[in-house]
Formats: sequence, structure tokens, C-alpha cells
Amino acid sequence: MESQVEQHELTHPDADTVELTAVLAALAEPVRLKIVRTVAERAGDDGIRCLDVWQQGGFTASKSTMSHHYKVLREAGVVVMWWVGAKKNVRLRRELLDVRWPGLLDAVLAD
Amino acid sequence: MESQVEQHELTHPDADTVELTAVLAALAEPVRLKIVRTVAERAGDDGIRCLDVWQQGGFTASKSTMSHHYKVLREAGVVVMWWVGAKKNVRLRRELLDVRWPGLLDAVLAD
DNA sequence: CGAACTGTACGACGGTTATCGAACTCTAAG
DNA sequence: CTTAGAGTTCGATAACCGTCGTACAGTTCG
Repeated sequence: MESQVEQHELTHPDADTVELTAVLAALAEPVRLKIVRTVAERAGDDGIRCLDVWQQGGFTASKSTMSHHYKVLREAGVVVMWWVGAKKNVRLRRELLDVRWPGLLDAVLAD
Repeated sequence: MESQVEQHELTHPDADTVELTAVLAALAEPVRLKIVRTVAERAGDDGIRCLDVWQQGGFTASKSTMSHHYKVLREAGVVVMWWVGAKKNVRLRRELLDVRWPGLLDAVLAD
């Protein structure tokens, strides 16, 4: 059987309302930058599980800290997140970032 | 007569030691981002006077606040500053930024 | 010299942020 | 139903940051 229950419905900013300073601030934090790089490296077309990011990325931050950073990245417009059962998936919003600020994400990831 | 006195000798980080997170944090602040854009627009090859940035850029922040932001930009590696008499000049470190993170500065300035 | 101008250093303040543990919700599995 | 797993929220704490006014230092000009 399929569960149609959308348990919380994540909110994401529209492409128009995403602010450059918010994106830069989101990327300026070492843990968040590492999250973004791990997602960029390991995520497929349908994203990657947040848990896998944590496990494979070698993060030392606590669960609540990671949750906080994901929220910052999502509200800044850097990532999209959605539920898959009890787990969460995440992917970069390249289609947004590459249009609004071409070259920005690539420059940050190439380091 | 020429005054050989170098009144303080500004310190700038080497290209090797400049950190991406510091650059992003420096650019993530609205006033600093506006400073960078004003310098990028109006500075010639030998930079622009900080005073001109303040006057022509329409900044409302106080002197001490502006001085603080210039210091952050300089220590992050985003700008170079040097004395010309009693006034200070500033220019972007494009030769550094464009090599270390190609496309980053252009992306930020194109907005 | 003395006054005006340009910029820095310091201390204070208020607001923001990164971090954690504990309690909680929701889902999946037995 | 019960247990385990994944993730959020809340409260607390400590550190950081942007802002300003004041005091100060170096330069230029009369």
C-alpha cells in the first residue's frame, strides 16, 4: 500500500525570493560547506539520504546540529529536501543557483 | 619633500593562506558586498580612494563601521589597501580570486 | 604651529549564531 | 503493539558580529 501522507511538507523559497547574501552566508559555514560538497559529490538525480551524508561524509556534529544546518541551507535556497518514508532526501538546487548566479556554485565546489 | 614614512604598513594574507569560507563570509554581509561592488565598478587600475567609495556609493554607515568592514575584506583576502598620503586606496584582488576560485567574483558581481 | 581631514582602535551594546542534550514525532520493522 | 531508527524542536550556553561614539594618530594645508 502507498502512504499518501505528507508528514510535514517542507517549505522552500521561490527562485525569485532567494537572496545572494543568504546563499553566501549559508555556504560560508564550514560544516554547511562540507554538506554541500558531499551532496554534490554523492547525490544522484533523486538526491541522497541525509543519513548517508552524515555517515559517508564523516561528520562529527550532533543530530540536532546537522538538522539546524540543513534548515539553513534549505531556507537559503541552496538545497531541496523531501521525505521518503521515515528518511529525508536532499539535493542541490542547481537549476536555481546556476541560473541566478552562473558559476557561483561551480566555483565553490571546485575548491 | 617626500615623506617616506609608511605610517602603518597594511598586512594582507598570502594567496596560499586565503580561505574560501572567509571570502564567502566577507561577501555575505550587505554593506561589504556593496563596498565590493562599488570598488569593482568605479576603481581604476590603481584602485579607488576609500573616501570616494563612501561618498559616491551612498553609504550610511558610520566611519568606524566602514573601517571595520574594510578590515574584514582585507583580512579575508578580498581587497588590497595602501596609503596615499593621508588617504587610503583600495582595489579588488582579482589576480588572486580569479585564480583560486574562477568565476566566483564574477558571479557575485553580476547580480 | 594649529586646524581640518582621513582613518584606526577601543569599549560597549544588542542581536545573531553554532553547538549540544533531552524530549518529542513520525515511520518502519518485528 | 512494541521497539528501534530518523529527524525536529526546544532551551540553554557561549561565542561571534555589526553598529556606534569617542578618543586617538598621521597627513595636509594655511
